[in-house]
Amino acid sequence: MVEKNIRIKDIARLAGVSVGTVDRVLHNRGRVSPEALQKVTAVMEQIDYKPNLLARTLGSNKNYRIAAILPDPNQDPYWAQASLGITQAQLEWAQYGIQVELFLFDLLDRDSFQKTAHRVHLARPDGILIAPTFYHEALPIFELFRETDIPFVLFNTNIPEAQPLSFIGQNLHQSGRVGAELMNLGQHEKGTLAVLHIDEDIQDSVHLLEKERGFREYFKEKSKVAFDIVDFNMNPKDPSFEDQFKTLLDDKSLRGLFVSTSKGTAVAASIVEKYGRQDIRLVGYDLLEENLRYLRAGVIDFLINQNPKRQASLGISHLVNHLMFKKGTPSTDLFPLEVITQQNVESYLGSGIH
Amino acid sequence: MVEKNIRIKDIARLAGVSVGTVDRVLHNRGRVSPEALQKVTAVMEQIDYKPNLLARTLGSNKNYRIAAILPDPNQDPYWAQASLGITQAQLEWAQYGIQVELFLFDLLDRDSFQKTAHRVHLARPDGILIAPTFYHEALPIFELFRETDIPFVLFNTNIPEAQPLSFIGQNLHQSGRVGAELMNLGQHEKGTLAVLHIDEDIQDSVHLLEKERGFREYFKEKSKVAFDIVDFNMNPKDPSFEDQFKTLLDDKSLRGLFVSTSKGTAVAASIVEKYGRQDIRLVGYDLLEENLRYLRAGVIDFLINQNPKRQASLGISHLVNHLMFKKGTPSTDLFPLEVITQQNVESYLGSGIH
DNA sequence: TTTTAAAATGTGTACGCACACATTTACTTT
DNA sequence: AAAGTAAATGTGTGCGTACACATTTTAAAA
Repeated sequence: MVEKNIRIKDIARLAGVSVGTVDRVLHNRGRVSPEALQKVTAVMEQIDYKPNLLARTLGSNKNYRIAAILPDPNQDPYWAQASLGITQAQLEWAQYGIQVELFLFDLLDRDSFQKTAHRVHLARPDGILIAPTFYHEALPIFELFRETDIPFVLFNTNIPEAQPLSFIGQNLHQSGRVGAELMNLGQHEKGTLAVLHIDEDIQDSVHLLEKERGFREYFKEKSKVAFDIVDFNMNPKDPSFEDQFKTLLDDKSLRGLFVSTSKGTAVAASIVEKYGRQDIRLVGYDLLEENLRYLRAGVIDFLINQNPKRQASLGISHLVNHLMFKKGTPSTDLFPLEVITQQNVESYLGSGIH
Repeated sequence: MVEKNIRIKDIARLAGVSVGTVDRVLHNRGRVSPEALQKVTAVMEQIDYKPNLLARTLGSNKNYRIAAILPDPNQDPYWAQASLGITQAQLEWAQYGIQVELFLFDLLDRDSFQKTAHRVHLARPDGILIAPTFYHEALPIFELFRETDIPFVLFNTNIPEAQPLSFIGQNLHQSGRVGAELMNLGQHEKGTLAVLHIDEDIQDSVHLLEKERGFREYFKEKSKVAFDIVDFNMNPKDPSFEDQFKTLLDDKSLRGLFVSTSKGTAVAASIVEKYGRQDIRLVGYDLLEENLRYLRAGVIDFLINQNPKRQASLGISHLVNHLMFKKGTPSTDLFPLEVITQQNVESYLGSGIH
């Protein structure tokens, strides 16, 4: 009735060799005669052997250490969410003897990034999850990882030259297009659309440019309304910040604001609320507490969810799959571009899994 | 450095008893003296014992059989997707000795539902995943399952009285509200909105009513535009179906169509495309192949993703967690109400995981 | 006290695999 | 032909848990 799973022992019996030989064949450990190899391979072709991952893991009995490198969660709620994903992964894998250690660097400090990465490298973990926000500093780091054969997974920021085990994140260009689509929806009067760069640090620039490119491209291709799309660089620490913003909002032809960072979204929303121009469309990023409040209040119209928490926890899972279960991992895992509105936001918050 | 995980053996040593006794305490098997119980409990309070799930599962070495009861995939692409989720789960869990068997019933036949459920019950599986589309017929079935202590998980359709291990699905009322929001977005001229019931069978009615209620509620609460919301019941098998539909589309005041089933969405889209009224908003459900085509072509404006595939596969996972890993499962797992547009649709299709 | 039964506790094996190590085989070299 | 060496193959143990079963302890009955 219930057909038993095939074990190594069964293969050995069928092939007329010992389990040791089968093991060597399965793992290409060498030290197998051509004849034995042939016999085992023949059996393997006949039957569908699926190794028992539980037994495999239990048998090898290794304690893996995984290092996660990301910006300090205290500096930015976006990274705080990512850090929650790491915590979640820690709990999930602790009982399998997998240690996940967090290494933080200063979001604004290239040097700190570099130092942290080197520190991790010296600790020689079995796998690394890293958010390589500083492009130029990251390249030599990857070189190090590769030299010492430490598998690493990128998340949030893609650097194709890095040749990582896998990249987890979103298609930023397409993300910009989604932002544009949400901005364009139902707009019928021509006017100005502002793309805001709020409190952006150098390392965001690649991110931002990609999104912005997508945003503009969409309007070139799709929109029936002729919009002026203008860029604004603003720094909340600048004393004139609010005045600048107010001038922008006073423009009666302003139709919408697109902010491509999660933190920037919250800042923009606070000013828009303060000066009460709720008629203009505001499209931003991520389910930060603050953003949720503004979304519910109708200040923010749409959020695009980047899901840093799940990006982080899935990154660890990929490393575990690679190290422990010897499973293949997808080379890129692009997250869906989730559109969050007033009406569906609660459904996203309810479940921790999705 | 790497602190080793605590094993049963360690607890036994610390408590001064044997592993057998610890095992009996851990699993409340009885046959333990009050003193021994006390000693073990004392140790357990001190340390944080996390059983090794791998070893537990390997050790118990049980072959579980799980039955999945759902409508025939050939009758409806929605259920075809759900069935894909089952197939995926079959592959995922096969190597752990878990057998997932599919039991299909006729989507239109209450009797078939009942018979299939009874057949499953006679087979006495260790767990059951069921889409209880027929409310009245389902109640006595659940009674049977409970009597024989077979844990069961509901998906797609919720029946709170069933007291299942867990329910997986969406909040239909809120789903209707999301549909309404998408319908309302950027509409500025008053007119008619049609709620279409296409090819609906009796068992969809609860589903539909919930969504429709949410849909209407939203407009009552939120919309600034005064819409007439009208219901239409149509059957594609009816010879006059297309004429009826055409009459509807000829109404120049028609602003939008809301179709609450996945199959109905495809049918509606085909007619809308044929008669070329692409100016009206079309909001429907699910990423069926056909719907995707119409979405990309701009006939469908928004799809709400119910993700039947993931609902099904997660349902099996919950049962496995319960049976095999003795892990707790959430009593309800409400899926996010995913909004799919032309611009983000590809990002949803790319990854199989999400 | 001895017998008997029940309760409590301990021991051993299996789960399927990995891996170290022992043993056997095949082939050179002297 | 004997010895030596490397390659090939087999055996055994451990991973942490579950569970059956053997053994010991305790308490009651004869």
